[in-house]
Amino acid sequence: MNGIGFHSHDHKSCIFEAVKAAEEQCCRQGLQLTPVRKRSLEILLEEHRAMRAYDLLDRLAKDGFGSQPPVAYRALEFLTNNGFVHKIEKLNAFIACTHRESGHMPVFLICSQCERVSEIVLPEAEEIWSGVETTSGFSITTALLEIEGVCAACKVNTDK
Amino acid sequence: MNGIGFHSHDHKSCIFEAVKAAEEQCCRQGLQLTPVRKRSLEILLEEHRAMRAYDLLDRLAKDGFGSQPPVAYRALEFLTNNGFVHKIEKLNAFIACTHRESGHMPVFLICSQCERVSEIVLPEAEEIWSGVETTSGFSITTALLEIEGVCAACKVNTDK
DNA sequence: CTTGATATGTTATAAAATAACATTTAACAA
DNA sequence: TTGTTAAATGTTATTTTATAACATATCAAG
Repeated sequence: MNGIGFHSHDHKSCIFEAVKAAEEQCCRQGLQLTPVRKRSLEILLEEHRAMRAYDLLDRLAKDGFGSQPPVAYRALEFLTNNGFVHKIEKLNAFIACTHRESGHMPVFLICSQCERVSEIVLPEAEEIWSGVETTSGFSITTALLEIEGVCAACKVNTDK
Repeated sequence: MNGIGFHSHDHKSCIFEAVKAAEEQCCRQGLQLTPVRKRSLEILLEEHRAMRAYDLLDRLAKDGFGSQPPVAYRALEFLTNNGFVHKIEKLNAFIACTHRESGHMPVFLICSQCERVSEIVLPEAEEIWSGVETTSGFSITTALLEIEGVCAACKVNTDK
């Protein structure tokens, strides 16, 4: 157990489970979790933080994959399109999804001190979205919710 | 009156009022709404859409201001820091604030067909944020909420 | 075995943003 | 008045982020 994210968890098994789940989902949906794509997902899961595309690219290149930008961007496109990875727009960075179970609109807490990003689920938010749809006549396809601030751990540190 | 945004309004007076309000706020807070900054705000208000930094830069250059990227980015930094303009992260674009009255966390509806962006206020959302703070111990400084979809007007058009 | 769709790799370039530094301006103290 | 400082503007150069365009490879279906 270690303190990645904003709370502790068994990181190795979390990676293993997530990759297995991705493989199964791809199998069911006829998607190809090719070597680059799988490795990209693994790297993002291992890092367990928001990674920039070029940092992922470096890692992929070291693992013997192509070394040019499209290699990373294409893998990321596949993974984000299929919900395995999310893009954090505020950081121009990508993070592995940690809430595969829910057909959620993801919400991210971004700590500006430690730069860690935590994905949470807010069922209340879903209600708000549907309220917006009925009152405004706007049909929602995706909702991006990025909350920036200071996480509990960093608050403790700065209080000292 | 015309149909900019997702609903009609008197656009000229809206610009005039917004600039006047910005001048007053700057005066009160000891901020300098210099010529480039004021002109940038005017352009964004006139356009009434999310503009990219380089498009704003072109307009500023034509008006006799500097023609290099920092000119636009610095004006935008001032305007966003002080709440006169918001950045739409999904579009890498900037839009004039249309809800100066509220000390709001802004919410944007982005139509993927007509590319128009509408700023709304969701008081319910504010409650959710404070809920997040108490349950997670995370102190929020800013919340970014960008909703993408199809606006009412475009839905009518595509239904035809 | 060839056709078509998908995926991978490359080079080249576009788009978005910032660093670093010189010059200007205005407020203010000496 | 002059000198000093802080803020703002301007420039060149560079970094960071992302995509276009095209060649090659892989593999299942006809």
